[in-house]
Amino acid sequence: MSRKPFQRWSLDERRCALLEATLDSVAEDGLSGASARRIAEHAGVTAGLIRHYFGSKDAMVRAAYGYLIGQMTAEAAQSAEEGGEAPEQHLARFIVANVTAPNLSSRKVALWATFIGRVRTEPDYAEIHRESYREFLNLLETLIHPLLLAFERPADPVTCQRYAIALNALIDGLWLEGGLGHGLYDTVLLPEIALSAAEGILALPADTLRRPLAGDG
Amino acid sequence: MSRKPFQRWSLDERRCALLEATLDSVAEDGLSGASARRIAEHAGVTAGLIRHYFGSKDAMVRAAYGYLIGQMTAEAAQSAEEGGEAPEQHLARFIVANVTAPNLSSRKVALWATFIGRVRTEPDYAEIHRESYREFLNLLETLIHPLLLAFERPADPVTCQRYAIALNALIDGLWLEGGLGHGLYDTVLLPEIALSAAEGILALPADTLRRPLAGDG
DNA sequence: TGCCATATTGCACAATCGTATAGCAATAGA
DNA sequence: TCTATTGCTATACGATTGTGCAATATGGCA
Repeated sequence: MSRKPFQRWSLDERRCALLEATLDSVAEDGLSGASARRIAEHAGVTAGLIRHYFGSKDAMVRAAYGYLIGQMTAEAAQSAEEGGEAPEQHLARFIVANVTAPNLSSRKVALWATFIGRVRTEPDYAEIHRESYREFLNLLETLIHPLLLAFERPADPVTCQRYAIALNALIDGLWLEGGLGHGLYDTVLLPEIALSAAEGILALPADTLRRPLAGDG
Repeated sequence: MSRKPFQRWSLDERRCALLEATLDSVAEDGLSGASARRIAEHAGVTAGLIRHYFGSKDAMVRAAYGYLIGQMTAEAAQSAEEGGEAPEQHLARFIVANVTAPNLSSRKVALWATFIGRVRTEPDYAEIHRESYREFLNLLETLIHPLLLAFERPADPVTCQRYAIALNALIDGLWLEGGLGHGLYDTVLLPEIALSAAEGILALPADTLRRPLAGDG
């Protein structure tokens, strides 16, 4: 019997590799199928290493949820910064980014749903979720506010929050519909549907959000 | 040692009891924590009975997903039949019902999410989900079509489906937001937000959906 | 080059998993 | 009231679970 040869990685590299392996395993086999040994196999290490880096398997899975949410909110925040021109262009790009690859991904939707199922009864998951939700809502409000002002519309905080809640629901719902890919329609239609619906929700003139993106692809 | 006393129930009663126990267990402990013994304990029986009624634990959990979805679509369909008056009242009641208790329930959201996480990789779950989604979309289209006609608007199938997709996303998203209950706002606001957003998406005159429900709740 | 700190492996352990099976007991029908 | 059916319990089995611990080989540093 010969021992398995191995490399010593840096703390961050190994941690990330384990977290990615955890997400891969959860996305494929669910929380019930993602055993410590299977996750370790995904990461190319043995199960004992989990304890060394995260203390316990549950702690690693929790960390993986935080890792996933961190990636997703970072992507959302980044797509909100792009195209710093007119407010309508800003919001339009943000919306489209959320219903288009790579943000729209069946793997991410599956992971998100799997973890969301634990939010109700596990406080650690609830905390992570609540924070990310608040961040997304704030992001939307900061995009809506200048847009309302530009159209000389009331833009008090209550109004902005109401619009943000509705817009967030729309985006979440379309992201889910697209990611689940029931195959009832083509996901190429999603950006168009999302933008026209958002125009309606915000009571903006037709094509206000769609025009600035014309010819983008 | 004395054996546990027991009653012989009818096939349907025992099946439903086991399915409810499965959902209770999954909602509380997740798919990974819902073991055969724990589910049996919830149902007040011993684990061996699962094999007798469902063949295997996995088969029972799949049946529980179908059972849950069946309940939810039945409730949705029922709330669509109520108030058979003007088209706008019809749609308005349907929307409100979906963002109000008992349809809006944190337990149902948790269960839905947990199972949705398995749709991507398990064909049996995908089949159940796809069918229920198609049914919900059709339901929405049958509510939208007469409403568009009443306002002398184009109501071709493509237009109706686009509106249904957007409206479904909005309802799903608000249902999720409300059921997750992050406590950032009061869920009493949800019906108002849902109706005004729906008016916007469908490009209906303000208060078209809100007026017929004034004074209801 | 050689040594040392430690990242990593390998294994054992109790607990729990799903389920197959044998037999008890509750209930419907005679 | 007796009997036959079978719903249900009880138990055992092998596989798998998470994890604690000892041994080891690796890569940085003197």
